Amino acid sequence: MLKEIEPAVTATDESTPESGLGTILVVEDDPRMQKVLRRIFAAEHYSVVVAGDGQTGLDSFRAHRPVAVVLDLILPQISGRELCQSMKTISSDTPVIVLSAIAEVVDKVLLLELGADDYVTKPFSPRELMARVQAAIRRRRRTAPTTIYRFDDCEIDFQRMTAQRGGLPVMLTSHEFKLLKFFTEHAEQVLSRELLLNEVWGYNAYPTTRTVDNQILKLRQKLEPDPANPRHLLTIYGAGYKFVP
Amino acid sequence: MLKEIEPAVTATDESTPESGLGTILVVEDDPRMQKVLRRIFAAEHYSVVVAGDGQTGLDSFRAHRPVAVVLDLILPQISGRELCQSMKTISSDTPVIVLSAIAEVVDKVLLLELGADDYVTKPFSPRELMARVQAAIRRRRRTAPTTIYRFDDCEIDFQRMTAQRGGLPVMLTSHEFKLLKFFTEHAEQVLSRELLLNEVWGYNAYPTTRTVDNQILKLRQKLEPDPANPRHLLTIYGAGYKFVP
DNA sequence: ACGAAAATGACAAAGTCGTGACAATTGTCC
DNA sequence: GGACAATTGTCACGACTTTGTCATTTTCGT
Repeated sequence: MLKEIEPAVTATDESTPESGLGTILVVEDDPRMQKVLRRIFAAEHYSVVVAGDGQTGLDSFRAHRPVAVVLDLILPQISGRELCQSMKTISSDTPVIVLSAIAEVVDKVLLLELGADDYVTKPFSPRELMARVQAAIRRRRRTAPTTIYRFDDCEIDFQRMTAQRGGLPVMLTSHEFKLLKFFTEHAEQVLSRELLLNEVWGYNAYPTTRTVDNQILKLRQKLEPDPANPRHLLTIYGAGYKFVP
Repeated sequence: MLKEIEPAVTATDESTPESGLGTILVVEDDPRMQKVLRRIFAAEHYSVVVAGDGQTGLDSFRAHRPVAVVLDLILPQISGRELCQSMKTISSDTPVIVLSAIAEVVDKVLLLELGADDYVTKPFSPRELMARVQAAIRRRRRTAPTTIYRFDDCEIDFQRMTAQRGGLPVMLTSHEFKLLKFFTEHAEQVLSRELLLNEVWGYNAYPTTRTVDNQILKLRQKLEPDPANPRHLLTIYGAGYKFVP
């Protein structure tokens, strides 16, 4: 296992604009190849972080939490194999696509042992590499599906901004989603109105305290079996609210 | 980028019978080599179109939509590199196999920059070349099996930039295709206007603009059964848009 | 230079959220 | 237990924000 140096991150970040599609980590020592790879992914609107060696690669992996890793096995210092295993230990469901020269014998079993998800032999068409990477990302999304939050007979998908209660769709506004998300992330904790206003509404806004109550009301009406006697969005008299799944 | 002369096509077509397996475009200046290559592919029942220089090659590429291109990098007038890139711009997933003399240093990175899919060094065995070409074609089929995207009664072919709704052709502009493609690639996800402007338009900042809405409007008018009550291109109030197939 | 496509701006329409009033509930003190 | 104050629940209205849509201008490819 590699040394555990905390994110000092000296990776060649080079300001690929944050895109929302996520970051792809490229670990590759050849500068020209770096450039090629960066262009390929940047063209499809991914953010790209490039690391030239294994240690930086691992640091970048920690720091950026990429949606996928493209890894050249031939690396100086730390072997790509070691790096691959380390990354899989940290986050096993981040797909790793291995690059290998056509000359090298592609040992599929070895790749599997490393935990690699796919491989592409050089030379490859950018199109093919992109397709492989996207396929891997999609596959992972299917395997470890979105963050669906469940409680009682409710299902909330914060990513898709959809909600169901008893199988029937429930419409929630974006503010309601935000508030509910904050509650789910801080379940069982008593949250004051002031805190909620700061965290969910944003610090600059300072509406009347009735605002929070109103949103709570809406959420109860939409999600509680009996809105008058809430079982999940509880009032803590004199303190605030508490969410219990 | 090369001049965009429309299919005047002066390529040495020489009546290779149409075969059903598709056409292979050979770009090669040496007449003797032309003959050899033609024979190789004709023997395997491909149609063959030969071009002697870059410009004719590009014209032929447009006109014949080959299933693969065999390209000698050493070309008069237009460099093979330029040609390769141009073809990739037009149809990025048509495989290109590069021929190079054994004397030349095979620069894999360069090939990648060009977007080439594979290379074969001269002298080569016909068998090997054929294998490489067929492998590339197969790979493309696997990678991009069918680019036709279906939802509801719509069929979108992003490769050919054509669309149908209920069997009837629908005309979409290039921006509309781009936007729709982005939506299909990120179905079910809520995409903010800002993100869309960044990813589809390539803007950096977002001024107050109705641009996105306008394109959404157009797409709805062209693809939704009832544009006023969209079923696929949904508005998420306060957040953006979401595409559900 | 022409025509199609895209961006812009104005306005209307729709939806959301905050506000305040008032009722209901809870807690506290007697 | 009862009275009072403090806190919270609930509702409706209006202001504000966001979005739909159209007309117009600008851009861009040919």
